[in-house]
Amino acid sequence: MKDEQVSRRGIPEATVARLPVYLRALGALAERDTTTVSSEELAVAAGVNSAKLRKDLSHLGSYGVRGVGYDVDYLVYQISRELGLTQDWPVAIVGIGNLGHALAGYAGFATRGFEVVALFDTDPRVVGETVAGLPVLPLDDLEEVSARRPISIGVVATPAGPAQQVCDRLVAAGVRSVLNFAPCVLNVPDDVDVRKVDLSTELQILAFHEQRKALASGAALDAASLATRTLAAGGDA
Amino acid sequence: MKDEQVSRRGIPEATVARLPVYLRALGALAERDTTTVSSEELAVAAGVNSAKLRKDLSHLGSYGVRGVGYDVDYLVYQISRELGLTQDWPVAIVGIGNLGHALAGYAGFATRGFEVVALFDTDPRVVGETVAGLPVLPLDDLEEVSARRPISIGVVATPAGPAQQVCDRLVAAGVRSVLNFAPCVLNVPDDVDVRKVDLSTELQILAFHEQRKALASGAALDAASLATRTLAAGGDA
DNA sequence: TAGATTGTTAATCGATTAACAATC
DNA sequence: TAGATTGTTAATCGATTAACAATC
Repeated sequence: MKDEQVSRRGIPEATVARLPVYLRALGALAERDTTTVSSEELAVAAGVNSAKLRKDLSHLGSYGVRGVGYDVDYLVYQISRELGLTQDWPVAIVGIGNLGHALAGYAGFATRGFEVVALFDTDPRVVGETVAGLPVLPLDDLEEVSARRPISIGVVATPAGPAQQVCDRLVAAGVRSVLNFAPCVLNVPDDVDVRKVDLSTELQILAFHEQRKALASGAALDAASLATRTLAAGGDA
Repeated sequence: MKDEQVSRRGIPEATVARLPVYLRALGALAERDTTTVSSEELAVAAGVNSAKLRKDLSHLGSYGVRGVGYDVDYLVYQISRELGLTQDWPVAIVGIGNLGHALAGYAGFATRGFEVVALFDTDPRVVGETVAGLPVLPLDDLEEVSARRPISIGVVATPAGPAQQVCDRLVAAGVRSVLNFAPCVLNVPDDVDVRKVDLSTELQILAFHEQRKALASGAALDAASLATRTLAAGGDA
């Protein structure tokens, strides 16, 4: 009993980050009317190794049946519950530029679990517009709006300049989870979670590997041409 | 000499993922005309611990001066070189919907290191439009365009449905680095890198922690009310 | 029972971090 | 030289994975 409690609480961060991937793969299986899935099949669909998948799921409890596999619907429910998706989290987006527009219209929010409840901007040319069925409000309304209906997740889609200030206001208004699209580090109190989505970081990581591949094939070419030259010289110089 | 080569090649993946963050922090310092920075200062700006920062930088070489710190410009150059940003990588974006529009216009691409060279879509209503100064081409032009000018990085900004097919075509056209915004797993050969940017995964991870906080404060409230009741009962029941 | 597949163990690997000798 | 800060060591921690006993 104590053990169970302990394991229930301490789900490794790496496991939490993979649960959404499993959930998506299970959703696709459910749509194809698959009722049961083995760890091996689900692992392939999610792009992970099956031992890792079983270890991850074991942190949630024993929801599989030996010799049979996992019931798709039941596992969807258990993962959803663990991730907190059996309730709707109210989301506010600050910064309705190109990206904010795209985010407001993103179907991913419509997925069970989230509801966009408010859009904010400071630009008078944007305030008052209707985006994805919601009016864009002046940022100065943030405190009033959040007092009336608490915001669980704040999305920062502003430029880097005002991002920290916007974040501070969100936190002051009671937001304890922030999704940051601005290209900068946000400083927040310990009880606030920030996750960062950063296009240019991702591109730079790809560039690093791209360069390594170019160097590797360049080195291979060098080795090949060296071998050719060595052969042409007819020796083992 | 051999040791140096070995350490040069094997930069840990976790370190590579942080180099862009250091680069950004250094850029901000350079703008404020800071010429020298200590590992402690830079670590704070980047939001990491200074031992980790020094360890990360040590994988690139010995670019600091004991007792003094790091020269900002020199470190910017060394990290840029390591990440492969001293050349421009040609980028193509496939899928010019809301998100594709935002990506094409994103200033992050303009950052030294990347150049958007082509935009593709299949929707006849979008093809022919000019977005961020580039014409949107029919996806069927992909092979011809990439034959004329190789594409290093392909950005998949389509819905999940066609994403795998689009990815297969990119790979067949010689693309070996893919940035995937579609909410699905992409299967690629071993020599192709895929990185994934996934809004709903990030939201779900935030929801998990948000729920844990709610449960924790709920539990705290329960404990408090239990304590109150226990006190009211005047005992240690 | 025989076959299949889970849940868990234990070994391995990689990342983090405090501490400090080296050295500017 | 005295003070400051790097680069590295070594201990610790967490994540991954193969293997297999448990069990449907």
